[in-house]
Amino acid sequence: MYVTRKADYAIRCVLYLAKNTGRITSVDEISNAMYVPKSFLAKILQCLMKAGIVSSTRGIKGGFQLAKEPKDISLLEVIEAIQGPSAANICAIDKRMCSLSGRCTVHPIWVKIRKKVEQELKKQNFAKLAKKR
Amino acid sequence: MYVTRKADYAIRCVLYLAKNTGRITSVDEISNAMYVPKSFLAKILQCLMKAGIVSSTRGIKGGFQLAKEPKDISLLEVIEAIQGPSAANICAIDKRMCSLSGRCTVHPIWVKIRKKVEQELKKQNFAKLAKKR
DNA sequence: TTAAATAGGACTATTTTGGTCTTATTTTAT
DNA sequence: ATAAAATAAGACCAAAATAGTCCTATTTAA
Ligand code: SF4
Ligand code: SF4
Repeated sequence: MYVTRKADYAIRCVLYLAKNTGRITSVDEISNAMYVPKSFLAKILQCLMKAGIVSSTRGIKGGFQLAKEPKDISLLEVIEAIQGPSAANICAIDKRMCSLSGRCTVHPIWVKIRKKVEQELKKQNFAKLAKKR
Repeated sequence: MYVTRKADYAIRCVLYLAKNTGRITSVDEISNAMYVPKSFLAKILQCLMKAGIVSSTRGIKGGFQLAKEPKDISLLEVIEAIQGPSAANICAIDKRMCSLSGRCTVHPIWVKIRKKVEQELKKQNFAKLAKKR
């Protein structure tokens, strides 16, 4: 589970939108508020669109909004929208990634850790995160 | 916390040595047994030397041994010997890595996750891992 | 003295990361 | 109608990290 800059930016972005619900927010505004390079953020928002996390409005006065309630968006969901599934070791994503996984005594540890981390990340939603200060 | 191939190989290697204590084991033997490219493994063993996890004997009939008892070598220790400190997000390694960390509501989550994962990895020692089947 | 082993450093190819840029399209306001 | 401001989509790129290899030197047992 390594969170790339891209995923971290996505989290910042969703967090900003969660703090500004009920209106349309432009890439430019998010970019400035959350210190994310604008054109990179535009790409990131396209990923979040595909994942159904945000919705967009085109044209002048256009921008983005959350597609769901903040409380229904988890940290895990946003990370996976950007990076796909991840884990501390490849065999915890898919045991077929390592031919040794069948007899490896370390393998179950990675699976267990993955489970625990994902549990924690699923618990964290953006209503919670936006409220905290 | 992403375990690279290099660190995974290191773990395999230490595990093999833990299963074969009391004698000197060559790179070639470990390489064949654990499916690690030989010349890469040689490099990895140099890292493990620096970290004080293994000791070497040069010359013909030379090779490697664990420098400590298997029960005193943790998974975390081996991973850090290869990769240095790691975490799910950069700010959990060093909060100065992100200028937002002071006011970021997500930051504490990464710190908490890191703590939990490292706790788990510290609990796992190579006596335990070598015994398991 | 030779063969087999580690020590160490230089080197390299590929993949991933972290972006940018350009062109097209949409929509509102004048 | 048209200009301005916004997203959409894809091509492109540089730098860093990853996953190694290779070569030379040194050590040491037989
Ligand atoms: S932990 Fe075991 S199964 Fe997982 S990648 Fe490493 S060797 Fe393979
Ligand atoms: S979680 Fe917050 S502090 Fe950590 S890197 Fe992301 S923005 Fe920075």
